[in-house]
Amino acid sequence: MSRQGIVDAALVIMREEGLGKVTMRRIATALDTGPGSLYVYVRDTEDLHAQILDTLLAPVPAAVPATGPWRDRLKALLADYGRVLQTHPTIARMALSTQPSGPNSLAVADTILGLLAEGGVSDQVAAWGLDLLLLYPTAIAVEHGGSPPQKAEGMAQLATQIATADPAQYPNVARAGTALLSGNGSSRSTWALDVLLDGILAAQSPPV
Amino acid sequence: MSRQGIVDAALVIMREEGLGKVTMRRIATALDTGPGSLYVYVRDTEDLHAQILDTLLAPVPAAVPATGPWRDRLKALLADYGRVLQTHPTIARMALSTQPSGPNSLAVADTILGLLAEGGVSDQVAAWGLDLLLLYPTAIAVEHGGSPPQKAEGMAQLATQIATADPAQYPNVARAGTALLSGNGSSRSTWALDVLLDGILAAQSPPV
DNA sequence: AATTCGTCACGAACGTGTTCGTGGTACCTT
DNA sequence: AAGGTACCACGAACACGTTCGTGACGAATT
Repeated sequence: MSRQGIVDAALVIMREEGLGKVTMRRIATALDTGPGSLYVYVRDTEDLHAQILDTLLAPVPAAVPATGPWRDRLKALLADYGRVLQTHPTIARMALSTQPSGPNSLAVADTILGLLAEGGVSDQVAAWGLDLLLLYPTAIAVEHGGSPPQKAEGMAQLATQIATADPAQYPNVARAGTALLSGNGSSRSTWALDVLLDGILAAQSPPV
Repeated sequence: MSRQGIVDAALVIMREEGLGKVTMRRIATALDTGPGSLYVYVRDTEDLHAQILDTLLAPVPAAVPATGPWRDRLKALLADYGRVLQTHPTIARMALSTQPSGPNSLAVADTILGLLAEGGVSDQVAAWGLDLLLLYPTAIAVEHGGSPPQKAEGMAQLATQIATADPAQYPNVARAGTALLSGNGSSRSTWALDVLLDGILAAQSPPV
């Protein structure tokens, strides 16, 4: 019974029954103990999820192409990062609210910082840009990672809300119209990454 | 007993006892009924929180200055939006995962779209930039909105993790060093907004 | 060698969100 | 006016996260 043992048991359950079944009680049952016993080694469910994310992130740094422009390699890395999170929306939610921790998360961060440095971005700007770059794929994973029926329902609800918006009260929403709903998660995500990179490159001056 | 009645009761409890006490059971007790009865009018706790956020957002569009450059007015609006969310981190978490809905959220979105249009941003770019602009203040509210002791603890933990990072394994993290931790939420937020706006202005070409 | 102390596993217990079967009431139909 | 139907309030029930008091085991000290 150790922290790693708990995480391992959680990973087994996740692979066999899905993340939804990875509960403290289910893990405790698998380890043949009571739920309270886990809290000696795991602070929180969030703590446990962070640990799971870190193991999921292990193959991500290797996904960056060895050659090519730094910008393309960075976008490939972030796309892969987003792909991992889209597979597990619950973990993506956690990643939004807690700083990444663990060796593999640190490796991802290190790779991003290295690519930004390769692009001539100063350390200070890269340090602040790091959060910004990780944020968007994560948020996209949370929004578009839900179950398809739930996602479609939310989309439809939003569509009717925009369509029935009073043009007198919400003129800009009415004018933008379907542009608000255009594009899928992937196209939006790559567009957003270009926006962020352009902005970061323009912000070469030290922020402080 | 209606949807508005439930939301009103929730708001009263929130003002008197804090958002933490706004539970389905507590609301049901206040309305002298059982917890299951609320689910006729409220789909979820998330749904309820979205409704609460919408009422909190009522005064936000009025916070934008009447005069001045559009960019300053937009930044003032987003800063006020972030201020509201930082007061209620739990609601900020919800705002990250569900599309804003309700009249006041729509009014905020409309105001942002209007200011972007004033800056010469095309409708298509503004539509996609809207999400991006709302995302960062929300994420900052989630990260920096926790209770001060918890926030300090996380910061300290991250600091030691960076300080003890193996320079051979994580060279870029080691080099960036304290730059990763520099700045407070406010300075980071305004910097990020400038980055986003620069990127959006550079992305004038239609994304599709 | 005996005793004390600290650490950790255990499970009961509390409050939580959400679902569901039951029953009553009000309205609409015939 | 009488019957049927559809809606909705209710609370019991389930699974969950988390906390806490209890007890036992092992090691260090006297």
